Amino acid sequence: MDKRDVASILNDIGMILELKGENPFRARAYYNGARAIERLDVDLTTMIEEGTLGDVDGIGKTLEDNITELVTTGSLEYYEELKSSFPPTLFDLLSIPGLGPKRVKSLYENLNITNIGELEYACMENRLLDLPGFGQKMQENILKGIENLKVYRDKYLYIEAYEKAQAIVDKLRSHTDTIDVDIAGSLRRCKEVVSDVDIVLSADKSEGIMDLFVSLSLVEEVIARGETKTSVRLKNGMMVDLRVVKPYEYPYALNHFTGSKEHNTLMRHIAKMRGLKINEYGVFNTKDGHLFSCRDEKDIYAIFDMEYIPPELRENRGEIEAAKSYKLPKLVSQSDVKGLIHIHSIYSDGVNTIEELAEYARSLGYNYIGVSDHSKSAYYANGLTEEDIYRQIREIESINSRYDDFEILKGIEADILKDGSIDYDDNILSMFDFVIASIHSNFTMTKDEMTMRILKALDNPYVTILGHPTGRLLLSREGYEVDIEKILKKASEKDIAIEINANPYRLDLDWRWCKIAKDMGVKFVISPDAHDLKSFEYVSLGVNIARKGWLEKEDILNCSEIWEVDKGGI
DNA sequence: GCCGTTTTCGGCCCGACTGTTTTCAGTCG
Repeated sequence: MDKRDVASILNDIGMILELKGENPFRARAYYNGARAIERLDVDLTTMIEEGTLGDVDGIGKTLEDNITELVTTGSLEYYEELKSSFPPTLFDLLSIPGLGPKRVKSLYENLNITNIGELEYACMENRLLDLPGFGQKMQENILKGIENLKVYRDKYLYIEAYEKAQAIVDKLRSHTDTIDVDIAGSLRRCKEVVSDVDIVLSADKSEGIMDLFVSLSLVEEVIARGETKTSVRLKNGMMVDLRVVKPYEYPYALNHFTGSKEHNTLMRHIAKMRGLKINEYGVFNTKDGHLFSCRDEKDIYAIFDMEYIPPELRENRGEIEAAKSYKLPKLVSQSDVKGLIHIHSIYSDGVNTIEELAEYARSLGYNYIGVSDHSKSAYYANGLTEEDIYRQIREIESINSRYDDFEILKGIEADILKDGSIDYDDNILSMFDFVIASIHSNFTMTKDEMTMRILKALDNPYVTILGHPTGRLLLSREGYEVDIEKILKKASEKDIAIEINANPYRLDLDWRWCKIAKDMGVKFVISPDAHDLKSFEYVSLGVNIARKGWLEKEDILNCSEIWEVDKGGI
């Protein structure tokens, strides 16, 4: 049991305590304990052995005992006891926006609602109207929330699907009969959200491979099993299709099952015009059935006098035209990224010190990081006061003086306030190397109001980057209504970069806008929005999105060897 | 449940928003 598991259980305990209506500060003590554990940089087992756990701020006698029990025995009796006081499905209600512990408790105790299905039914029967604290509007919102959950069900974030798929591919690759194996489908195209996983594998015989596939520990049930195709549902609910093809068929199958459907349709059309036929088994001459032999996908596109189209671009958004005239972009890659911008430190809601962040980035080979904590209005995230900023800048300068091959940039993620102004005055803003302006409050404005608000923020001469431009959270929250086109145009005029926020839940700006923005002359930063060291990895997800959006390294500011952005202001 | 004392009990993070109320509770970030 590692730190993350422990923290997650402490959080659960806090939540159940709230549900039970216990002293809210007791619940908070567990939340605080979880945070304290997450930010520990020493091994938990070591701390327990040395008896130093109780010295940690926020961990008292009770939490120390509980954590010790968790780590040494793998479970906690108190937690199991708490969990058993409610039906397990009751916790699902908390994922509906507007429902917190208090309301869920009331629904359970007054209407005996124990799961989302029962809640939906109760709403239909108007049974929430008479409940204290509920009303018509609340009931409508709950129904809307349930509707959204249904839409999002059976959809998975790229990162979750990718990790599962990669684990499966690794296992399949280890089978002696496997010759080639790859992820295909929307996951290979790096879509931000996927509904299932396709894996293509080449082998001369499939039986042993299928046996291995259905016996993987990730697999919950086998939906269908055949010689060439087997479908399973994983324990997280995700469907995975495995297709086994003959080695010579592999490139065609990989190409076909990578899609997209629209890309394939156009390719088939082009083939037909040339008297050819393309499908998962090959590229054939329609007349005599002759198979064009291909070693890889590059060969397939070459048959049609096209350059190789990377999977990310296969969305029928002009890539086939561009490939015909050999004008595809030279897509940015992970190794082009030279520095990480938008990183939170312990000063606001990050868990690492500036020194730890810098050392880790340096060890990964980056040339610079841009520290950008939250601004003063972001109370929930411990936003920085002016005094904090002076202190932080002094610390950064002191650490920087020790490096000649690395730089820590002084930045801020400043809130765009309701009226479009930026959270600090010009004097403060002028001290930073870069200013990310982001919206974290007042999401429910009209589209016009929100657009005006952001446009005004972009007029601030100190702003250098617009952070997560739509505020969306994939599979959980729509972005705020905003006229993106106007925003991009203004950003282009004012030389303000647009963030591609690489957090797996954000991936915002959406890739569908990237090419449009690029054509307007907009520059980008790919940022991890990191709150800990682990999330530095997210930058690769941002690179995926940039690639999907046709971007090249020249379009991305943090692909420069050194940070060359003009300071804002005059 | 934790912490720090005015040392054994009282305070603990804030503000906006929404929908419920008729002065505020619950949720969210």
